Amino acid sequence: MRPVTRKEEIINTAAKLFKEKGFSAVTMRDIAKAVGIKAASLYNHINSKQEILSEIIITLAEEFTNGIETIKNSNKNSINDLKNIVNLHVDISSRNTFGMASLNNDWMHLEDKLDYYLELRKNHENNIRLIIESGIKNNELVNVDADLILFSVLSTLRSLYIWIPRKEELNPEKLASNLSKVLLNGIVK
Amino acid sequence: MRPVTRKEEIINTAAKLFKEKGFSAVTMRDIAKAVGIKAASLYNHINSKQEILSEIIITLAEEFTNGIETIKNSNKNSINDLKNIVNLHVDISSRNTFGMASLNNDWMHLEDKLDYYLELRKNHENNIRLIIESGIKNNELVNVDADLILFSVLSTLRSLYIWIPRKEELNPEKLASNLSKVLLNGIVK
DNA sequence: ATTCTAAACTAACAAGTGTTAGTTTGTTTA
DNA sequence: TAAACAAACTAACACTTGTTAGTTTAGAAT
Repeated sequence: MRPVTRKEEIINTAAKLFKEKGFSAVTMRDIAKAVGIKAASLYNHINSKQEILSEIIITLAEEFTNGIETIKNSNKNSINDLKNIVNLHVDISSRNTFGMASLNNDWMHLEDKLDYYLELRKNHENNIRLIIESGIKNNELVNVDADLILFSVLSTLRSLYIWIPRKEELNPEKLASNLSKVLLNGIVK
Repeated sequence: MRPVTRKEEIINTAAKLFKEKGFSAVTMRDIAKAVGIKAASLYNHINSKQEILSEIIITLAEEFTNGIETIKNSNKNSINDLKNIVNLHVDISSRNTFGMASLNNDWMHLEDKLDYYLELRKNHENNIRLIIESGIKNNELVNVDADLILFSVLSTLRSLYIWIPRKEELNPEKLASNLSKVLLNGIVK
């Protein structure tokens, strides 16, 4: 996450502020001050406030798309696929706790890239739903409405960015494995 | 949720807009237009934009506090308590899908009421954690880090406001019962 | 030494922000 | 009928917003 260009530094700083207050409540002057320059100087590196948001969100959304594609092509059983989906979300979220806040809460402020983002998100959800449905069909998963399972699992995975920073002692691998256990097998003994 | 006073109508309308774009991106002129009056006229009914947000969030937070208090005093086993917690969240969320968005995403823009809100939220989380910990101690729940279980369950419950409007056919009771099943017993057959 | 370039700066803009003051309107109460 | 009131209005305010234009600075390349 260490920035190598000034542009990356601006985007990372912005993402941090966006997580704290949301995209709309953060001004270009806020971002500039956090970087240590004047607002107008930001425009030597980025084209607009919008562009910062797009870079944050679309980069992450495409990372999810790539990850889910790999899982789809691995052709294991549905339970293994779901474990890999948990791994994917834990991995990306733990490396991007700031950006994930924008992806979850500020996607509606994407303008040019809104439709593209919505398409990526829809595809992601559909891919997971298909895995769940095949799991139900193969008797690997309980016969509950696939959408309900999708909702339950994905809600937890989408909130990881909030919880990971609170438990710094836990490493991502351990978290992913425990989380898989809880999501797949439940919590009743 | 049908408004009986003009003030309630304004708050409900605002909550709807806040869900779509977030508190900071909604202007008083947006709210006024949606109500059908001019921005200045809003101030005959409310004192500030802040006050609208506070009313939305604090009302809901106190409703959760009351609900969890009832559950605490019911003195059943931890599994029954958890089912009641699911019921509580489904009930409040399905009756307030707009306001729950503000509670989840715009609480940081509370000013005067921020500390109070944070206290209510902390107490809510602590109460659920205690129930989970007692369940682990009594061998009713699996021996996984209580915080991880808390996180997993609460993430799903906090996202209900997003999903409920998508599945209008499902009634709250059925949803709560299926959700309890998935959260408590998992999804693996 | 000179030119080029990246990246900072100051100053300003037009538009939009929450909010206040004072006024008008139409309905209810005395 | 007159007075009171709730709730709308117009007009304006001081401030903040994202962004542009033009300038300065300092290091790298020629």
